[in-house]
Amino acid sequence: MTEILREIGMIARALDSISNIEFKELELTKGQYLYVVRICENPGIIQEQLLDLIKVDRSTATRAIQKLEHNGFIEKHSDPDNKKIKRIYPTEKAERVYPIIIRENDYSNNVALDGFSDEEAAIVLDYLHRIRKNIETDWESVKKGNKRDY
Amino acid sequence: MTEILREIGMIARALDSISNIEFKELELTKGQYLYVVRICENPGIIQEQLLDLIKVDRSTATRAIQKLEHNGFIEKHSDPDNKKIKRIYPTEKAERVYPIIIRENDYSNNVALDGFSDEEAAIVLDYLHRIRKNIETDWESVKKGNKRDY
DNA sequence: TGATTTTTGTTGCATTTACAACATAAAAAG
DNA sequence: CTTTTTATGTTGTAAATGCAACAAAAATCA
Repeated sequence: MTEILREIGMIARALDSISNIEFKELELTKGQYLYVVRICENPGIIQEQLLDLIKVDRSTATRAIQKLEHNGFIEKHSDPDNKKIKRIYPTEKAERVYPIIIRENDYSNNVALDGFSDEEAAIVLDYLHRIRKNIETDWESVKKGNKRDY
Repeated sequence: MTEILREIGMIARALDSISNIEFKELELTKGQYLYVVRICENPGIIQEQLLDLIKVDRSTATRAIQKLEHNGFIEKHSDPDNKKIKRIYPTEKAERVYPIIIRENDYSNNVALDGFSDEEAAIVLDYLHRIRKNIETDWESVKKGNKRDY
């Protein structure tokens, strides 16, 4: 009964594909919208926390952030108290595209939940949240090199 | 309220990341397990149907299938009645890895649904199926070049 | 304190991904 | 029956992705 994994994969790829196409006109290439929204909502966030919000490899995050900085969407500032970390802040350019991204995401959300009652929508959010919490433990472990037994 | 999109994205990326790491030892590189399972379950399927089961770009599917063929996991046969299509079949090698993939996916499924009652698990599957049906219409439309109004 | 482990971040390399543009066969329209 | 449209598949190019290996600062340990 691996059905839910397949459904989730199909939904995620379809939604991501749609967003990537629609955000081209914002000068955002593949996947970058993910970072922009999180940075706008968490100004001063560091890369390691950001990557955990998205579930992406550390090196992928490094390069996505480098590109966003190069294109003027974000700024990185060294923390005076901790030389190891770099805090990431949105620029005005990011703040301008943020509401557009949210509007698109909200629209997709409504399409996805078409035919759902408010109650059902609340339940599915709760369930997905629980699934995510369940799976992120394994993700962190496997990414660290641990093996799962099955 | 774009929460469900984010949860789905996180879950999908985490699960895919885990699977890709775990299937390296099967000589399957990134994403290939997706194709292998569908081809094993639908021998004779054509690329266009396959890509719709996965929600991936046509060119991506072409190259993934080329690689699977090159590595001996699948075979492509021209259809005698329709010169346009090529039917894809699993080889013995694919049949050998298939149960291993399923076992891993089942395990991840169980991890994901930890703490869910049977009833809740049934509900979440139903909801995800509905969400997928809702979103795939837009995906097909946007991929064809149509614009969404929002 | 000094040694060791963990956290955070970057780069080298190989690979996947996908938009565009194309090709050809089949189906539909006229 | 010819023309047009749709379905199916491939390649060129550019870009993202991620593992492995590394570096350095911070935190933990002994």
